[in-house]
Amino acid sequence: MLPLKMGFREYIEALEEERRKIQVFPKELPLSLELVTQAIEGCRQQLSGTVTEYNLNGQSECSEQTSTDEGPVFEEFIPIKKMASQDSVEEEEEEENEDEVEDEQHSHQHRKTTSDKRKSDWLRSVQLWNPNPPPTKEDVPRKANVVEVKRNGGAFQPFQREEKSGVVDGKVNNYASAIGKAPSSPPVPATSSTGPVRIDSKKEEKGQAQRKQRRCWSQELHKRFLHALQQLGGADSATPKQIRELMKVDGLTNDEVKSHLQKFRLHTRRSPIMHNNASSQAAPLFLVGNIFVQPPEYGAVATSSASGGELTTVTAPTGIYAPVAAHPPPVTNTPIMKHLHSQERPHNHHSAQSNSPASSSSTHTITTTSCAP
DNA sequence: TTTCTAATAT
DNA sequence: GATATTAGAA
Repeated sequence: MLPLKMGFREYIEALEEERRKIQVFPKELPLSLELVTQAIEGCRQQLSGTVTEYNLNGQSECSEQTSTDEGPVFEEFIPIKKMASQDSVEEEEEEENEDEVEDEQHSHQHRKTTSDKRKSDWLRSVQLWNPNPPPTKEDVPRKANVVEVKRNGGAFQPFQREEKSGVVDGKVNNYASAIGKAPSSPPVPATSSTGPVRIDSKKEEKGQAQRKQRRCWSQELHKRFLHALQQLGGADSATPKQIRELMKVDGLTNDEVKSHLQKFRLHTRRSPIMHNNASSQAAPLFLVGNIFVQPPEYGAVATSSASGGELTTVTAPTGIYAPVAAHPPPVTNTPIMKHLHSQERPHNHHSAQSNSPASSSSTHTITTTSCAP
């Protein structure tokens, strides 16, 4: 195991070389770094113990290498921003590069590319950035892992992640984490020396804090919303605050609810459901995915039990506010979704708006948007 | 370029 | 709390 004394120096150098490599990924290989460092130390001690003239390797010697037990220290100034970009151990170069980049950005400021560039830069810095909104379909499940790194700015606050709110009703553990944890934490003072900071400072300079990250109204979340809504007697009578309270979603803010409510009302207004006397002839059809479906329990939307009962909202996987179709087109799998989405116009049937959701279980059947179309 | 949606301002 | 505006994304 031990190298011959002859080879100690080479060995140490090799180790240092190794360490340099590892340093590039301090985050991924924290232990390796430490191990190698320790190994180097050990070798040096041995070497110095026997052969006293090993100074020559001076170069690396003390440079970045603190003294003995620096394992932890190292982590302190691990330049995260570097991490993914390039290898060089020299920080100066790094800095220069950055400056250059930024200059360039300045000069081309108005270009869209700027933001892109920055973003990509940022992405690179933070490595595992997940623009959480596009969770494909099963909205939340894995969001937990990433927990709005971005919004924290500092990027590192991974400690409290999920865990806590995990289960609100026993059924919704996923969104809870998505929603719950880092939801409305302030835009971060940019104190930390981690990657994002640089960008932040550039981006908004001293302006107002960066825009809050969009909350993704996952299906679950929207279900809760609807649930609360129905408990409160409908969108028109419910207030954001009440809704929020009923939703019991950790970290959900009034503003978010308010905004969502606004959108909701807008939609319901725009695509009023005709629940006239006449319409009783046929139950409305819900748009699910690409097809219209007739829910077994028509009008059940508002009937669910108040207490964490099952929500009978019909949701479309594709995530769209699916207005109840008065006259469903020939059921085909044509891309109606998109259209409905944007210009759903169920023939201006005088908005029978007086919907008293509470009683009539107004069929505002709305489906959740899964953030990522 | 337009549209949607969430955030923010009023 | 309601509504209007803004901003980011698709």
